[in-house]
Amino acid sequence: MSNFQSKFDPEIWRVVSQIKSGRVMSYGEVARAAGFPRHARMVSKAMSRAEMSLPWFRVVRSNRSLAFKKGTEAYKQQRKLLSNEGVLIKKGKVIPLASDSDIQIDELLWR
DNA sequence: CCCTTGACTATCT
DNA sequence: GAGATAGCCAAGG
Repeated sequence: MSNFQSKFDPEIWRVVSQIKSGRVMSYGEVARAAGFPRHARMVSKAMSRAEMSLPWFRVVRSNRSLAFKKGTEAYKQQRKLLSNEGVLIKKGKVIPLASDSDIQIDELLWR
C-alpha cells in the first residue's frame, strides 16, 4: 500500500530507490531526474513520507551537507547509514566518491 | 484568498 | 567559507 499524499511522491520515490549504494544525489537532482525541476522542496516532503525501506539517506543538500541539524538524532542516523556503505562525512560534507569523476587519486588515499 | 512553513538552492558579501 | 538574501513552490491553516 502506498501512503503518498502528493502527485510528486511516486516518481520521486522511484528515482531515490534507484540511487546506488555508496552514491548520493541532491534534492534538486532528484527533483530534476523525476521530471519536476525547481521542486527540491517536494523531494524533502516525499522523503518524510517515504517508508524506511527507501534509501532516503542517500539524498543530501546540493552543497553535500546533510539536511538535518548537526547533533540531531536524524543527522546521526543518516551519517551512520551512509557510513555503513562507505560514505563518510568530513567537515560536515559528504566526501566525493571516485565515481563522481575528477577526484584526484592522492585525495582518495589521503582521506 | 492570504499567509506561513519547510529534510531546498543559487548568488552575493 | 560561513551567513544573509531572495527565489522557489506545494501544502495546510
